Amino acid sequence: MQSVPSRRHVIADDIRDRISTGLIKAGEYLPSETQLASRYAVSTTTLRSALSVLQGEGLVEKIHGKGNFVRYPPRRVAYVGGACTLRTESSARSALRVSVRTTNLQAHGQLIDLLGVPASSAVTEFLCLSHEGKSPHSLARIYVPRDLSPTDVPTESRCCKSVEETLAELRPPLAEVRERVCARPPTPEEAATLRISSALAILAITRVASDRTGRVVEAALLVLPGDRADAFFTTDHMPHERTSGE
Amino acid sequence: MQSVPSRRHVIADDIRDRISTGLIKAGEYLPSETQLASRYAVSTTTLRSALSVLQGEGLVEKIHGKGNFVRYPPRRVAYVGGACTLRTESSARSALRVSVRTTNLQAHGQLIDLLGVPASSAVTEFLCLSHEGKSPHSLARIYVPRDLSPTDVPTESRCCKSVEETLAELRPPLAEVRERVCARPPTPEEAATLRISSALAILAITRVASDRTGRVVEAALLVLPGDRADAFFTTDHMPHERTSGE
DNA sequence: GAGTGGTCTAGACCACGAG
DNA sequence: TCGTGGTCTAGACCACTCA
Repeated sequence: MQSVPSRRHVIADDIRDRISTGLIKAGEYLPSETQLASRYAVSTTTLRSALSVLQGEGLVEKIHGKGNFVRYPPRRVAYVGGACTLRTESSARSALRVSVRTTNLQAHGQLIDLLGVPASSAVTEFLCLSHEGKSPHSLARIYVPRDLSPTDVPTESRCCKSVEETLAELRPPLAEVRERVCARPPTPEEAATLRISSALAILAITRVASDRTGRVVEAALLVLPGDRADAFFTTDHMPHERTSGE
Repeated sequence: MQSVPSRRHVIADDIRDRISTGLIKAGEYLPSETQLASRYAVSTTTLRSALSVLQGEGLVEKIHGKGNFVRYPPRRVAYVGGACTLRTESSARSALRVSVRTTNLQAHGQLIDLLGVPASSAVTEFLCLSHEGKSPHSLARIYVPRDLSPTDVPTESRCCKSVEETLAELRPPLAEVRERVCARPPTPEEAATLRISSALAILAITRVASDRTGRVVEAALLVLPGDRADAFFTTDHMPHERTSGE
């Protein structure tokens, strides 16, 4: 496609090969950018631009002041539409660890529309940050009207489920879950929190769940780094023949 | 969040303001990068880095040899899960124009799994490229087993629907549509085709539709630029009370 | 303080688009 | 051919991490 392949892509390809062939192992730091630049005989600018390609692919994580870290093979997480839980693809490996910060606040801006509540009404925010090993993995902000919010949410747990399960147990049965999915670059705050480059795409899911009366019982803003998450949705066009399970 | 805001963000913010306040109008070219660099008293490198922020937001489209073009306000397109059609949010404005290239090929790689057909079996590919005005908008590759593929697909049409409708009329009624959604940077080919930077996130949707017998009648690989498309999914948890409409 | 990445400069040279 | 953006250089200086 490119008649004159740019040096940064040549270098990126080379480093990618070294990683995929195991010459550089996951969890290790690459040589410093200065060293790599001289090894490839390019300027630091060009070398950094090569690394940014790998960063955009999620292969490498930069940590300011420490180095360029080869990430563990992205364990993709499956977000299942409608189910309101994350599910790790290979639960055999180290589970995600989730920390939760609970905040009481008043509905404002976008929240008013999402939850369908009056402005300034009481809302509880659950800020969930999940980690995979030492690397931040994903971010969720879950909003629940105060009168529906549980009081004893654990602030830390080993697996995403337990937090969301706690929420699930305490809310009325859901009737409908609507999800809006978009791909965008992370905001600077999100990039800093998740320690990803602003070049890496994220999957932003806005989820609104309502009960049988049509009342919105939960709104969630999920931020899943694109290299580590897929979302799956199934639409059934045989409503009268569907089996009971799901 | 940043104690020392970087110049590129300051510049990006300023240009963004000029665009959003109408000081620079959609469809116009920005001054050349050299001019902008001297106006902001920064190096061309820094200025380009500022523009790349706006490019990542989809506000600006770079065209090599011509300039930096202020894109029309992204008209977001809604992809509705399960429906197998794109729907423009404001059909009042100029409709999307879709060109289709039909190719006969043999199933290979990923296609074999998606379609559930033997290797090298006959498959028809519909390569759909939609345009919004002069800018490429989105890309779809639709694969149909040869024996189900229609023969008279128009190669160009005014609206996405007509192509997909043609396909829809000729295939058996769908029973289930499964969709996998992920966010990733575009491949170099996709970036070139859609004339977007490789920094702009895309929404990649893999759709597999099967009929009542479980046979896969269509697989589609959709590439929707993140700044111009959202995907919506609705999950109904009241299977026995659902109304017939949708 | 030593070493790392982050930002930025002031250019050079190449590739593309249009006349 | 001219003006545009694309790539790259060889540094400088700042911010962060860790000992």
